[in-house]
Amino acid sequence: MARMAAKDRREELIAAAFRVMVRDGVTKATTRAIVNEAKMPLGVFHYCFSSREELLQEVLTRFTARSADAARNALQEGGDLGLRVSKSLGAFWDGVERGPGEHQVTYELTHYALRQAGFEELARRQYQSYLEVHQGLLMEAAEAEGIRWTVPVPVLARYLNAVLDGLILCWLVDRNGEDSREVLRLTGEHLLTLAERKE
Amino acid sequence: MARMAAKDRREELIAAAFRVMVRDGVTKATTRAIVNEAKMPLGVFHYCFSSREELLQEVLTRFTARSADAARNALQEGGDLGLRVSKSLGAFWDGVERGPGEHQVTYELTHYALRQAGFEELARRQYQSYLEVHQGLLMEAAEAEGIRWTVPVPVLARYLNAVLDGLILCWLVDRNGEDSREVLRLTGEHLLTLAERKE
DNA sequence: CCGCATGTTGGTCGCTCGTCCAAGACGCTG
DNA sequence: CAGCGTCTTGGACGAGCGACCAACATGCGG
Repeated sequence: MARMAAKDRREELIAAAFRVMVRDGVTKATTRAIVNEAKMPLGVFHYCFSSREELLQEVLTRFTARSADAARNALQEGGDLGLRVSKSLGAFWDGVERGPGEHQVTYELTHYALRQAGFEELARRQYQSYLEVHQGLLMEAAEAEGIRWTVPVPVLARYLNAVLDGLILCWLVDRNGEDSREVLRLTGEHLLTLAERKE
Repeated sequence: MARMAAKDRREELIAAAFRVMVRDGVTKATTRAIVNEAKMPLGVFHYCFSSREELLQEVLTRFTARSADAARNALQEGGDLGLRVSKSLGAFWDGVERGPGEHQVTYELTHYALRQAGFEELARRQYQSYLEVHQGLLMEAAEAEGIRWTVPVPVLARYLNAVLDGLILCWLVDRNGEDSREVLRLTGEHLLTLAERKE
């Protein structure tokens, strides 16, 4: 095998773990499956990571950041608030339908973390991050449109996060994209009724 | 060990698996952990079940039925539609906070089923069941109150299911019951705006 | 009372897993 | 060129897993 800095190998292993998890699920992402995906001998693993858990921690934080980015990037500009909201939700949903595995893994990791001693904090940070992103987007939109929300932003962020999370989960199971988009539309309309012009 | 019909032993093993899963998670519910919980020798397991998967199927369908019952039982009667909705959502949430582990296992089982070849159908039935329960409750409420929903009931059911599912998931992680109940209140109010008096 | 279906038991097989290690190869620095 | 830190590799380990089985116990129907 070509000589490579341990740091670089770590990155490749994380990327490989990423692919294995999306393809086969978190539980199937064994040390052997990961090094196999990365085309490396098994011994490499514990030269780069002190344990499998260490890699999982790394992967979890990166998935969290990725999801947050995905939500942020879905934000669409231009038009009035209504158009803006519906376009943003639509863009977010396009991302979901384009790469469902990624979201699926995110949930799997959350549940894994909730059960693993010492990982609870990571799960908490994960959802803390989601809520913060939603709060940020809501406040941004409010500022840009000159409105304010008639409901506390943290509550609104939790509501938005819940709808999206629950909707994705349901869609992962039954793949009913039509009704899912209808729910999204409904939620968007609801959001509009919670905005009032700033005097 | 006292002599017992295989049928009865199956039930006890299922109950034991139930307890192990709620306490330690689905992945920890090994054949050994389950027979240990049931205080039976290991050999019993494959005398009562042809495989661990067979037991998991059984457990999954029972969890599904249990969740559906929990939702149905949360339905509160009396008062106008507004009171009815908010009391029902509140009762449902009380159940969640009283026994979080049960819901947690439900999610774990869903994700397990989504990854396990031949189990996808069970996950689909699980969410099909949830959606049907919500549809039923919505139609029941509409009939009793003499209103009709301005949004197709399947969409509304999916919306309700998504909010509850997503909210529970978020709460399982950060245990913020206060904001969660606020979201519930918000959702209840939203529901009311989607009902119109039947002419 | 015998025979047979049914239930019980402890041990064992083969496999996969995370982890560890010894021995060697590489390549920079002095 | 010698020395040394860094990296590479294949194999081995002990533990835990699902599954299986042979031998034995029980109790009911004839």
